[in-house]
Amino acid sequence: MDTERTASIAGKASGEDQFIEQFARLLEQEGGPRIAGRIAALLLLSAEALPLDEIAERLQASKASISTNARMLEQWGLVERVSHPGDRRDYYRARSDAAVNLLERRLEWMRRLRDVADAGAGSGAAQHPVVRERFATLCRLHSFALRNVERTLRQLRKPDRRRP
Amino acid sequence: MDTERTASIAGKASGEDQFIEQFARLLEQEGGPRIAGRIAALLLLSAEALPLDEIAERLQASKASISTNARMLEQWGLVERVSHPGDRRDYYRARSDAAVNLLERRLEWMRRLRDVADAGAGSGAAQHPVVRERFATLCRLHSFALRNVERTLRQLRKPDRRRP
DNA sequence: CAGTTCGTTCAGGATTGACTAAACGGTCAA
DNA sequence: TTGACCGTTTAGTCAATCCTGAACGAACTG
Repeated sequence: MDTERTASIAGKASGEDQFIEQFARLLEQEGGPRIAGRIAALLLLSAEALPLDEIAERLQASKASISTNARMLEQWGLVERVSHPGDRRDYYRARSDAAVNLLERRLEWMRRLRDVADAGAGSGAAQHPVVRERFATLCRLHSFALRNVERTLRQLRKPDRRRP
Repeated sequence: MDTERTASIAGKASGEDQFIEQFARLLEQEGGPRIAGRIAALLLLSAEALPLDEIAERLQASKASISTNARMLEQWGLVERVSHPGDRRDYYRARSDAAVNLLERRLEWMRRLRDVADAGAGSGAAQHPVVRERFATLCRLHSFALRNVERTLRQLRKPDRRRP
């Protein structure tokens, strides 16, 4: 028994643990703490909502850390808090539109880059044609990509509206 | 004289300094150190290539830091090192395809997420239909977005092939 | 009311990472 | 060869931040 716990500590990792770790690294690169990524990954793997203390036990982390980071994930739109009748505990589960919101975060970054490039194009140094062309490319390229992905998102979002 | 230096120290910032700072924040969120973003921004603003010591003086940072981070930016494909005849110093300038490579970095992240999601879909927990559907969405959505942007990139890259 | 059982907040501990100053190596000139 | 000039490496400091344990508050139970 207790093979899961020891597996997560030792080098050998189950398929789930492997996914948790890889996903955590990805979200870490996105700017969040590593444990937030682990929570998100665990919830993505779980069909039912999980209570806070169970998450803490499974990930070998303190309840305080889980509480803080789960609420951060809630703000990121990856996770939602649900309550079971007859149970005082808080349950967390992955949002059905988690993938969309994850992608949306990337788009938000690109929008900011586009805006910054747009503002920078009006800067004094942009008198030189070389610089001006540089900023134009930066702006145009990201606008293109943004428009494309946003269009894709709208198309995929429509079928979800059938079951509100 | 010396209004630029004092401007960057005090609160009032010129248009250039404002762009440098905003762009640096963006690249910082991408995972790099803040100074790397500042270097990249400064080079984007400069029509000619800049020598290392000039960058250091302009950004009020040590040459060591500039050296390290400029080479990192070189690996990121945002910046290239050039040498002037009759001058021993190293010059840096923004690459003409910096915007593309910047976008390419975002795509690389999305590819890794897709792959991780793909691998996770084969995990044991994916037996539940809910989880399976979740991973399928994660994978499908990002594949869609990737394909779209990659197609756009190919279209925009073709004109560049004319001058190899 | 006393006693649980939750989640959250807060102060401290430890780790990570960025930046610098100084030493180093390599290249050119006198 | 000596000296000057550049870029890089390295050791060390400083700041940020993540995580935990403990205290706290709120809600329910006996």
